[in-house]
Amino acid sequence: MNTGVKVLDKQERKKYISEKTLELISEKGLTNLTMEDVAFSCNLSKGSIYNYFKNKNSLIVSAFSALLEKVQNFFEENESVLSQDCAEASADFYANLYSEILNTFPSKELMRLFEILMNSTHDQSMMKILTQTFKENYGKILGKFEKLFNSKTKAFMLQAMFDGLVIYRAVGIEFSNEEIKNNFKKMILSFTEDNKN
Amino acid sequence: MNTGVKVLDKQERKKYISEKTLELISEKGLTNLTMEDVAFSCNLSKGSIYNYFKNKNSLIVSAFSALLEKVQNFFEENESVLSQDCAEASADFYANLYSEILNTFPSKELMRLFEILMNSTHDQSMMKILTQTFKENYGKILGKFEKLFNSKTKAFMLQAMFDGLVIYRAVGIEFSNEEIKNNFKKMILSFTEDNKN
Amino acid sequence: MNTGVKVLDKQERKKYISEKTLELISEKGLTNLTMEDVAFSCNLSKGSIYNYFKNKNSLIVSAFSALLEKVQNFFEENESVLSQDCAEASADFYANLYSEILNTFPSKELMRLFEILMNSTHDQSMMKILTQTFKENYGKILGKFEKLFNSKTKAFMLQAMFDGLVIYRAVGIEFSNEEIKNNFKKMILSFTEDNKN
Amino acid sequence: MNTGVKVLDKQERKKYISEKTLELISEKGLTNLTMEDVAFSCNLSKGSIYNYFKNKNSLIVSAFSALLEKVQNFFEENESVLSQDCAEASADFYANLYSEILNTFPSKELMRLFEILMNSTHDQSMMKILTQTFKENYGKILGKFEKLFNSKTKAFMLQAMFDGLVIYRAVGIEFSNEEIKNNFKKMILSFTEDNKN
DNA sequence: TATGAATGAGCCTTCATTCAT
DNA sequence: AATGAATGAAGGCTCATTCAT
Repeated sequence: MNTGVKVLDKQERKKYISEKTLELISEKGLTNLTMEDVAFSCNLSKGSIYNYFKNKNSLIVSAFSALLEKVQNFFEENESVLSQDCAEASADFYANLYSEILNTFPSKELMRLFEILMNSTHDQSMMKILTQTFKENYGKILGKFEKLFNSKTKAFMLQAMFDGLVIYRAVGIEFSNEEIKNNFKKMILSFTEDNKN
Repeated sequence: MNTGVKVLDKQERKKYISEKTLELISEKGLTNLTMEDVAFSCNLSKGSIYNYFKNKNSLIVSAFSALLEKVQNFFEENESVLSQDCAEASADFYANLYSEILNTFPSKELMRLFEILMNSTHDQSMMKILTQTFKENYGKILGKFEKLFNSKTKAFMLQAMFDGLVIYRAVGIEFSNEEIKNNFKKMILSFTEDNKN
Repeated sequence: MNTGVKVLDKQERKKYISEKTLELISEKGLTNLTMEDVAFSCNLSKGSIYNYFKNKNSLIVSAFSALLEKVQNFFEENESVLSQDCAEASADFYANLYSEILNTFPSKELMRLFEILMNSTHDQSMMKILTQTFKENYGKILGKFEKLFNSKTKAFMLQAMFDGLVIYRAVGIEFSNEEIKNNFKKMILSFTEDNKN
Repeated sequence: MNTGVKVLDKQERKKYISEKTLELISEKGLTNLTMEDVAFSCNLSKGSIYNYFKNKNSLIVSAFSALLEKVQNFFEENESVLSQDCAEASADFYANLYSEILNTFPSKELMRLFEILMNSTHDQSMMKILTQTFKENYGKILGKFEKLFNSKTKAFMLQAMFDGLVIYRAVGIEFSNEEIKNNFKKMILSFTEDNKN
């Protein structure tokens, strides 16, 4: 029995299904997502999905985690350069980063994250596990800003602005990236100023 | 036949049903809302709802509009005092206003607005009408900021931050209102600085 | 609104569905009974059944009650003659009655009663309501014997024998009615003897 | 190749699986029994069960046989003392035996026997083989009473009473063992009286 | 023989919508 | 306008059984 290998396989397939599910959610939304869709897009039968996930909810949770991981990676990859010590340079750097992400990361995908979160508001157990996962991952993303601003609240506010813009864009509101970038910088600077004192 | 009166009646009842629907959506979310729920909470039969709304979607659109109107009124009422001319005073005023609203307006309710929006992402025709309504109403709210900042983008960004925070709070993230208010002010000031030049 | 009439209608239809269900259970058994079967045999759509019964279980409970009522009526009708005061005559009377019932009442139908009971053994909530109903109805049937024998236990034992025979017969075991009747009488007499003392 | 041994092994494992299945049926009932349950409780994979049994039904038949055998052994063990020749002593002996069995043999287990039987009522082929097995085994048990009473019917009736009581008890009806025993004796005596003539 | 992933038919249940009254 | 019974499509989930390894 080579269970070591088999377990890995199973894990990989769960991941595969989760990612396919994510795509489907982006396409059709949570409510319209059916297990049949998932099965079909994975070239599996409906019953097979249930060999990997207990039910639809746990599949969604898994897809949600995969999405958050993706978002986090996206932030980290682009950020890996280095943290700056000069406030001006930092502001410049992050303003560029965020406007870049806002520009390139599929808005709809990030928006899904909130769609999933919101839809779960009415299901205690789902909500609990999703917000848990959400906080953990966003915590990591916010870490950098927390250090930069020396304030958790400010970090939240900046990220909230970013997320808000993501949603606006996802629902079809348009704005100039250049302006966004400049204002990001302005804001970051104003938030870092306190640190000097 | 006093049809004039009757037409009015019908409008009023549509309004009534929309508001009841809104309450229900706040309670149970969009997905769990059934026409039976609506009928019951309006003391009507299921079939009767269809005398007022063509189908579930148009009921939701109507509820969505009612919600937006409510939000707008809420902003306007609190704002009606007067617009300030001194930048410092304006920043103070709006920081107070927003943190007040963030604090008192039921987060979940405002969050619903986005839940509805997001859920509709996958339904072209719904999306079209909802974003239309959304833009119109938010346009009015943003008007003040646009004037203050002399920039549409800045106005959007401030509002986006506000909405992002609403969502964060709705999913259970907590932060101090005092800090939020101070940072709001800081940000508004940094955004208005340009105007001086 | 003539609700009085309508409510009656609804009650009658529930009854009708319950009875159709009973027939189906007799034909196909509990496990093989599908809501589709029920709907079809009632000339209704599947969804309509759910306008009358919350779920399959409550339909089964209703059918069970209907069956018990039927059994009870069967006993009572045949018994209505009068209760005898002479022991010999009583024994004669009841022996005749029981062998008659055993002979004419569809064994399979009575057996269903136990099939339903047994299948519910693993579902606490079902079990509770079914045994409750069962005890109430059998209590009425047993009442006569309790009086005759002046003993609850004896009444149970006689009825248990009857039910056991019903099951035996339902699973294909055959025996002579004449002998059964004679032995019934013998047994009843032996059970009543004590009372003389 | 020592196939002789292997065949024995296979037989033994079938027996083992049947017994485990029996336990599971007692726990969860027939309807809720899944092949997965069986496999798990045998420390086997689902597929492996099918190396021993053609399908679920034949597994159930096997478990049913195992149960009947168990019942029979139970009766025989307790009975092995010897058969009495004095009617009074016989009655005493059997009354004790039956009330003892009724008391100690897990009611639910015996009840399962009838549950299995009844559930099979709707499956011709199952029914045929199960009733066959049932008759054979009960035939052996009834043998003693047949001799004692000199009547097959009386034997059936006594056993039917016993089985009925088993079911009553399994569904939660309670009665005093002492009374049961006394009445058993009374009944046996009344049934043996004829033989004197 | 053992495994366990894959299958697919089947069932219960929900719910928006219609329509006769 | 109001009613509410009827509809039927759709979806989540289960499970006996098969089969490649």
